[in-house]
Amino acid sequence: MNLNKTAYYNIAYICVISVLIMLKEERQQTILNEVELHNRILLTDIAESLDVSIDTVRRDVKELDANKKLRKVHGGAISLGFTTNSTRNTNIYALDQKIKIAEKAVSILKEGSVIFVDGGTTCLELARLIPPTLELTCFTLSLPVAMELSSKPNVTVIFIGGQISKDSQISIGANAIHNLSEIKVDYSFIGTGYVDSQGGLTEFDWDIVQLKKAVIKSAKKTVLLCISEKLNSQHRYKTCDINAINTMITELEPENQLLNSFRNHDIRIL
Amino acid sequence: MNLNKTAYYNIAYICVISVLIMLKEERQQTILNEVELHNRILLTDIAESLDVSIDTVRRDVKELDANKKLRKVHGGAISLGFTTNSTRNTNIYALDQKIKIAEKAVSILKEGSVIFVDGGTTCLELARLIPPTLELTCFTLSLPVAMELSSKPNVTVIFIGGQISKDSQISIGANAIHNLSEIKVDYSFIGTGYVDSQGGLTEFDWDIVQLKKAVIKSAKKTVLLCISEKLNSQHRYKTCDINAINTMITELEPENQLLNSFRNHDIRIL
DNA sequence: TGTAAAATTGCATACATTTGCATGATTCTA
DNA sequence: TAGAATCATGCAAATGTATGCAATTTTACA
Repeated sequence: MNLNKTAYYNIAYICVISVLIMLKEERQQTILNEVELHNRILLTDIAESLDVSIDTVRRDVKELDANKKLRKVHGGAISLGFTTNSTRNTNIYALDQKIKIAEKAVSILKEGSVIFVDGGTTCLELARLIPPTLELTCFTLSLPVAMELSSKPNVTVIFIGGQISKDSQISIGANAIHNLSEIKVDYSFIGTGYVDSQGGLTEFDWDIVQLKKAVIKSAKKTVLLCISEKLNSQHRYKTCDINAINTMITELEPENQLLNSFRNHDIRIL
Repeated sequence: MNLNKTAYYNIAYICVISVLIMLKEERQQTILNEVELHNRILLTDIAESLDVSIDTVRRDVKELDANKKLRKVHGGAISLGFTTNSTRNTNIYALDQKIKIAEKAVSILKEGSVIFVDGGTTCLELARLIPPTLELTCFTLSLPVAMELSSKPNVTVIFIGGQISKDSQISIGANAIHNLSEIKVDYSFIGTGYVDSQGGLTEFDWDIVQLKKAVIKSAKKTVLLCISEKLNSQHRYKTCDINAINTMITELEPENQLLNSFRNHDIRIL
């Protein structure tokens, strides 16, 4: 798992112009500034940089918390924006980005296409964004995707049956794989747990890998939907090389530097 | 403010290099992030990447689970996005009666049974009321039923694939019927559009009739779930004679006079 | 300007939380 | 069914918190 550890070893220079006698209000403003700037502070850090006792800082932070200016936590304080932005207002992580991806994916759909739509929240967004006028035949393994697609008047939905995985609410197992072997779709839209330009597409789960292999085999062209946060991460089991992907869609501009390592492969980047 | 004192502005640059001290909230946020991103995580992976002990991660995940932010599983955690896809429709007609029927139906389930659950709101209630401790293997054609069943920890769900009917969100067509022909379950719980002691089970829709015939054929015993309002009604296409039903469950007391016309058939009435 | 009330601050103390480790129980897996 | 992995639990050390108190500063008001 690639957690980008370095991001958290953030060397924070807290440079404070401290006045010999600082009013309580000034001090609190300084604390707020620090919190907004770094999203989080430690009480001990603040006490040291403002040269007051930890108790004073604690009282200040307590007061600011009571006034809803920040959120006090054990040992420190964190910005309100930090929590309200990153805790799930909606249930789906990075929904905006996924919608952006789904919009691009929808744009390559043609009238009358026969496609496969994978499970996962990004593919679910794709299903949501299919315009009601578009006529399609969609295969899927995912219960939520099938539910969503079945509300589209001009989409024929075919569910690939099999044992339902409780985790991901998709069909898995030999039966599903066998059923997949009997179809051939124009486009297959898939997600992945992890993707790396060298290591290809990888997953946490062996069963899922078997399934995705079958999906890729049953498609003329495979489109990978993947938010940029997953780029350059790998896990245990390999689904396919990056070459097996015909089109890769992220929420980034196609020119973005983060995508450079994928350019020398034969992939269309959207 | 005292001017004399302000004259002594002591400009002190205090530069603090803060080493990684991650607040609990930040850590939990990071864990949530990982879960949402990859749908599932391993405690060991998280512990390693955050450089804390496995115990700490376990406690965090436990807490997040208690707060309904994710679901803890053995060895890791999975995203709620998948499991809490609430299919809870608010307006189910005659819900009370259907719950009563479903309760009776649940009472005849035995540990380890292999059953089929039909679509429709009554069968959906049955799916809801299956106790979490009961171990079952359930076949179904219905997307909502499959979603509901997939939240039951001890139920193995197998979805019979096929083209999805937009009206009823169930698999229909030749493929579904063929798949049904290859299974044999202990009990099949079915609904019906219309039922009459003489005319048997009938439907408005020819496709549905074909499907139900296949369902009945694939079951050792067939249990009909039916609210009393449907008794003594008929329609165009016939699914089966009333004799094909082994057990009939309504919301009424078994002794109720409305059920009299069904008594001379070989049906158990609950 | 003088004085009393109120607020602020740092300190000491007792209490609470967090964390990693050790242990044995439980669950998974081959 | 045995061995490995994971889990629950209790414990101790470190860290953070609440509280009362006294010294000091600020404010209110005559």
